[in-house]
Amino acid sequence: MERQAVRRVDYEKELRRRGVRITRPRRIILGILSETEDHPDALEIFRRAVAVDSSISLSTVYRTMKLLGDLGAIHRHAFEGGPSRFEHATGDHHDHLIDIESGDVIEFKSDRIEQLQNEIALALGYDIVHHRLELYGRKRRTG
Amino acid sequence: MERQAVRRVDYEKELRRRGVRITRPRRIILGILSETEDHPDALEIFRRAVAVDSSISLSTVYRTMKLLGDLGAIHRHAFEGGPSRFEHATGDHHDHLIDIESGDVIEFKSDRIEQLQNEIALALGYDIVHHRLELYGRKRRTG
DNA sequence: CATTTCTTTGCAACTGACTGTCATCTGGCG
DNA sequence: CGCCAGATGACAGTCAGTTGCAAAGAAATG
Repeated sequence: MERQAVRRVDYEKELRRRGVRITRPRRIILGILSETEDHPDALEIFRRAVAVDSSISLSTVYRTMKLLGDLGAIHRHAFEGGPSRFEHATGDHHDHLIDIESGDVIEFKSDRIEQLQNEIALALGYDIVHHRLELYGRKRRTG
Repeated sequence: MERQAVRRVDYEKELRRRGVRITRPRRIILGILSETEDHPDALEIFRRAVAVDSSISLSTVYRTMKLLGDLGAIHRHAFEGGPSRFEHATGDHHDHLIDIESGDVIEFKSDRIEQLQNEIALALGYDIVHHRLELYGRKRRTG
């Protein structure tokens, strides 16, 4: 918790350095993002923000997510059949496995797959700008 | 062209066998899908359908795409930042590379990647129901 | 064929997830 | 502190798709 508070402050300082005004709604949203380990959507972030300050509007949440996304401070994921979900951008890239029963998201990373993707793009005459790899599955029942 | 016509008729017979009524709008939409090699969206299919019969409505296109998708006769792809795009379902699975400049879609297949995905899911205790792998890139300039 | 039954259609109204407009408010520099 | 460009809340608009409904049309049956 102490850690998270420190991380949030750093987050703010970095954004301020990049010319972003740290307003009350933004500070609250940044706090929510830095303290969560899940992948909430805009409405969920709005609900959590309203619990801190009831005057925050949903538009501001959407606007802030767009701003932070453009700055690369967060990542937006449009998983199948639902609204965009967000996570704060950490240094390392990863892909996602989505539990189709609970909606839970598990992060994973495969250098082998990344490498194969590059080989495929190369063979097709393309440079990859970014990619999307999502596995949709259900928990195996070990009965 | 002869081939395509034959394929379309088979398509209809198979759907009829599965209890789907072959109406005039559906026949036209099936014709469009079986004759195209690209990945049109609903509006584009609607435009092509209207050229054949101006009384067809966009709702019917959406409803038909939903029906055919549920039956597995077509595949729906929600590529980034655009409406769903469709292709008729052929036997073999493939993934997509999207040209971010033109929107063109190139299909590719990698058994190695599929296998790695399964290994990852296995390690995480999941069974993959389906996945989404999309590479977004731009043509390499061979200058 | 004609009849009947049940489905599908076109249209228009509606929805969810955003995005844009605008009058008011406010961070943060000077 | 005072100023003011940029941010906010309220709300209208957009986009892609869905839904309710009366009329039209498949196809099973007589």
